[in-house]
Amino acid sequence: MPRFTHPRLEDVPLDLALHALADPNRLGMVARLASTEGLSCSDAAPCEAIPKSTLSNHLKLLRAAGLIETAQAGREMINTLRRDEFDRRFPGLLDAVLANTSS
Amino acid sequence: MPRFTHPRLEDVPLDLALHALADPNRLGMVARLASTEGLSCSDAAPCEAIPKSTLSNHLKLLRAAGLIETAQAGREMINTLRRDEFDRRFPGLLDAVLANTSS
DNA sequence: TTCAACAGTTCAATATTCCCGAACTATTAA
DNA sequence: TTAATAGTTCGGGAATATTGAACTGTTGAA
Repeated sequence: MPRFTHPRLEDVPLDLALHALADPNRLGMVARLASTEGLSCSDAAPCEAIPKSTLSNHLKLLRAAGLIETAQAGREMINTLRRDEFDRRFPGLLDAVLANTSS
Repeated sequence: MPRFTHPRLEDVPLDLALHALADPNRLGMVARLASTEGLSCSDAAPCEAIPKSTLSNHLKLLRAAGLIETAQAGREMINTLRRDEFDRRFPGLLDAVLANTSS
């Protein structure tokens, strides 16, 4: 069973966080997660077409950037945004990014 | 002589802008440019060690992301931040990023 | 005028990173 | 048990990034 490692936010450098957000698919996932309580990997996917290994890698990257945490629930993995922690680490950043996702 | 193309900001997608910022060297350059009127390429460099071809590529990428504009002045190229235009395109984004550069 | 030095770009080869199919692990339901 | 489901990991090809070398254009000096 996969046991995930979630970084402490103070160990996440800004450029890693920006890199995680600098991809349309990941950005779409973050936007989705921002408006829900928690989503399985496949439900977090931005579209049907994306292969699941790619999806898994995107989520791993979001985890490494401190943006999401993943918990196992049965055979699903539930992903949630680490909103408060991320906001404390990078004040205003996620708000600014999300506010610009629809343009 | 190099004649640069500067994109219209409305043609710059968010992920390209984030990608441009998601690199320590480029981020450092943007931060520098944010606190000056205009800098030659070599003066904009974040450190001595970076090769000039690499530097040139970083600046090209920043140009493509609508973050800077470059004008020839003698044998130098003067780079300036397209602050107002960028802010109009992505409100609050650059502020949020710059506010987090020193952590 | 040349000529040399300078600021930066472009090119091409190497190095790095990313993507995704295939194989695998773990969990649940039958 | 077995089959189906949900997702991870691995490995190789595709795409990007880095950088030395050669080049373009500009300036100042002889």
